[in-house]
Amino acid sequence: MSNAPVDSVAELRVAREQFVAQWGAIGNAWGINRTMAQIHALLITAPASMSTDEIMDDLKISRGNANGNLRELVSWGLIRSVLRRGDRKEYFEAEKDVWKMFCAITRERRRREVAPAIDVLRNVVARSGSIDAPGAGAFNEQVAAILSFLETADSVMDKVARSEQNTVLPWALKFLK
Amino acid sequence: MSNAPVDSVAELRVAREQFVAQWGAIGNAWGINRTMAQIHALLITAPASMSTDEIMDDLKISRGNANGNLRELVSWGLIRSVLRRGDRKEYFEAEKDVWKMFCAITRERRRREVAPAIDVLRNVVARSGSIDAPGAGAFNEQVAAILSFLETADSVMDKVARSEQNTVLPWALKFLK
DNA sequence: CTTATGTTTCAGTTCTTACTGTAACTCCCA
DNA sequence: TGGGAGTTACAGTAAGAACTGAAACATAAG
Repeated sequence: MSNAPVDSVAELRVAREQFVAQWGAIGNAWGINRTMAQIHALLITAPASMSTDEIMDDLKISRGNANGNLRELVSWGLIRSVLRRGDRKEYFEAEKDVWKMFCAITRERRRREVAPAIDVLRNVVARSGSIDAPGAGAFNEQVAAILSFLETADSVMDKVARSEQNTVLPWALKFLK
Repeated sequence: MSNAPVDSVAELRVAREQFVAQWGAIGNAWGINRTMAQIHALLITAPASMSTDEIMDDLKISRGNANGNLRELVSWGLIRSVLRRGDRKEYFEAEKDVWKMFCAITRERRRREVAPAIDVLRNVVARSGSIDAPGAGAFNEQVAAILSFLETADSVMDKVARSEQNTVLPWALKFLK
């Protein structure tokens, strides 16, 4: 290779590819499927909205895979589909505001993960509340304590997800000694 | 079956089994493996510390499975092993304080999930900061915004995990409009 | 109505992760 | 130093999640 001035455009492309790949790996560690995280990373850093075909091409994935994960991202509220006038194809763009991303994730995790857990615990507590056997009291109290914690966490998440601007975290930082 | 007064002891056992099974399912939805969540549920509601064999027997799982998940739970700080005098076997008991459980989980997730993500992003930002190509600025700013958010979240998690008592959540609830 | 273009579904496959059961290892005691 | 009790490691297997490719389906234009 030559010693000519490096090609900045290529450099940017590489940086972005690295970001997409590594974000996929991180998503994976977080329990989010790799492809979904990669599509998200791609769209977050895309200068313009992208079609399914462009995404398939960039990530070298199948149409079925791309389609499914795009729908999933839309259902999380992390991306939205947009139409370009005079074009029948569907294009996608990501929510780029980090705080809004965080709110969307918080909202969905609350709905999908916290709410069902609360349901289960309410059931268990209701069942065990009236049992009169050695240890029943302790069992009931323990489960009730977890339930009560989750209920509080649930409403904190609800409020955070509704809050308009990103003042919560910096402020929490100040408050916590 | 008869209409004789129900057996409260059996009722309690059933309630506990239900809790363990469903907690496993929830853990699963949260990306935690089913068995690990079940062992945790079992120990949280156990009246006394339990040995590996008792756990294997209760959950009908193999020794290898039990052993691995117990070690994992210990490494998360969610359970600890205790010795009974005059007994060579290892027994396990769970941290039952819900706030402490939460702190342990926060601490570990921070270490295992947030820290590596921050590393990756620092790398990307460093690489892309100096690129001079169309769109490089926007790319850099977008990634830097995510990084900055994660850094704030990271230090909030750190402080929460260190905080001694469960005043944070109720108080957050009050503050958030 | 027919064709072109774009989207969704799904059966089959591949890849990953969790689990079993056994064999190897460690440690304590006689 | 031999034996028994307990713990760990690991090779093989089972279960589950993600992905592919192609066919079926929808919709707009001609």
